Amino acid sequence: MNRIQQKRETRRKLIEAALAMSAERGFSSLSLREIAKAAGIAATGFYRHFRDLDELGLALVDEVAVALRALIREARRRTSDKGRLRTSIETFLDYVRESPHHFRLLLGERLGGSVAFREALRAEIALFVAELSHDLAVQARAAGMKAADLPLAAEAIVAVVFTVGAEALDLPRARHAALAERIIGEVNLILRGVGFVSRSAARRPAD
Amino acid sequence: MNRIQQKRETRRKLIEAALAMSAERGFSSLSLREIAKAAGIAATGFYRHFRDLDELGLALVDEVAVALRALIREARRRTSDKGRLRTSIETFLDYVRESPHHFRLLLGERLGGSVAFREALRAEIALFVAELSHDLAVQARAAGMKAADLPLAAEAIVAVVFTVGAEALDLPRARHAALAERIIGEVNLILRGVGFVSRSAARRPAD
DNA sequence: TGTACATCAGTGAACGCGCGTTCACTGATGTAC
DNA sequence: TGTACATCAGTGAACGCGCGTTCACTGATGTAC
Repeated sequence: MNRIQQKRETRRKLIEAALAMSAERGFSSLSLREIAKAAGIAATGFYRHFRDLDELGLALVDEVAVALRALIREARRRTSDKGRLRTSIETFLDYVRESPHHFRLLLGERLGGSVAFREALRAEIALFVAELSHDLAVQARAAGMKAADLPLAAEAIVAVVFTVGAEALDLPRARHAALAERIIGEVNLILRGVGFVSRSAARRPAD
Repeated sequence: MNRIQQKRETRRKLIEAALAMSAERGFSSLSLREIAKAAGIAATGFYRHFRDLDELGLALVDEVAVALRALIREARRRTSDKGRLRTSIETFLDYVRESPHHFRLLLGERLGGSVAFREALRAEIALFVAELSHDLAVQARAAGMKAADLPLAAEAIVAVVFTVGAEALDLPRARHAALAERIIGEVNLILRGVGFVSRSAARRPAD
């Protein structure tokens, strides 16, 4: 293995270690020395990769940003007979399940970290909202609806999905399905509020 | 001043200092020594009030819990001609503005802190949701509506209010009014989704 | 291909510092008579 | 009311420890010829 690959791999280990540990206790409580130790190098080796902990922090945000964009693509790709909403939310919960470290960082440091940290994470979430808003607009146009409130709806949906989805982190897997139903129910409320008549609404007794 | 009052006052200073500092950088990054220093006592004096930092943390959560309950009462008391929704959201934003430390703790440590910390905060939020759900049910019954989804709606509303409200923390006051409008718009979407026809909906061009 | 030199990722000792915690203490407040 | 004693909130020295950072270093990998 050449030197460049080797270095890249060590950098990877630092990032993975920091991600795993910050999911446990929050990034701001980590020390350079323990991250280096967890990555299997001497503390001083850290400086070959990052100027300081803040720079590592931004690399973590970048990590999450890339994963989120991949998530959006993935949700688009998966077209199933269950309907877009259900599919998207299941994709999202898969992500939360498979990358709990990413998700915890995204949610936990949105308020906790430094200003740069917070801004970077907010920008990613805003991108998410914009994507969703666009998708809703496309669907609304196809259905011949007026839809002035779609950006609001998109923001509300992301708030709900993130907030309720966050509970998945502390819940056993067996209860994730019920969580997904709750999210779907709440997102449906919002969609109905903005004028969409959801398919799954047919299942509900009331209304 | 007698000894009991004096001790209570020092305890107060410790709590206020910890609250202010945890709003800046997150509770988990605070040290016992700096909190004691900020409260104006020697580090060792800390132990006269709390067994350790975790115990102080729980006292902070308690602080926030009391304030939240007062907030609910206050929102109930204020009945204005603007309508319940607008009044409640303005009351909430007043709280965020006036007690940013409380609110930041409530949101920031919901994922960041220890397990005990997280559970205590979640319990407070659940109380909030239950209260709101109850209020919605009363209103729905008065209007003769069926309303099976009210708990979902309450959860979604709290998610939106907290998530969007959190942005107020990093925004200048001049932009809080616009934020309030966004929250009101999103909450209205949810209410409309569950079957309420909101008064302020009349102002909207679409629909 | 072989040799001589350059690069640089990772090392380990050392530094001064703030940490949490212990301990015996001080002295103002509180209590008993 | 005055005196003698008890209480206990807050002190300051001391401890061992992990921190971030510096520095000169090692030795494997890479490059030039």
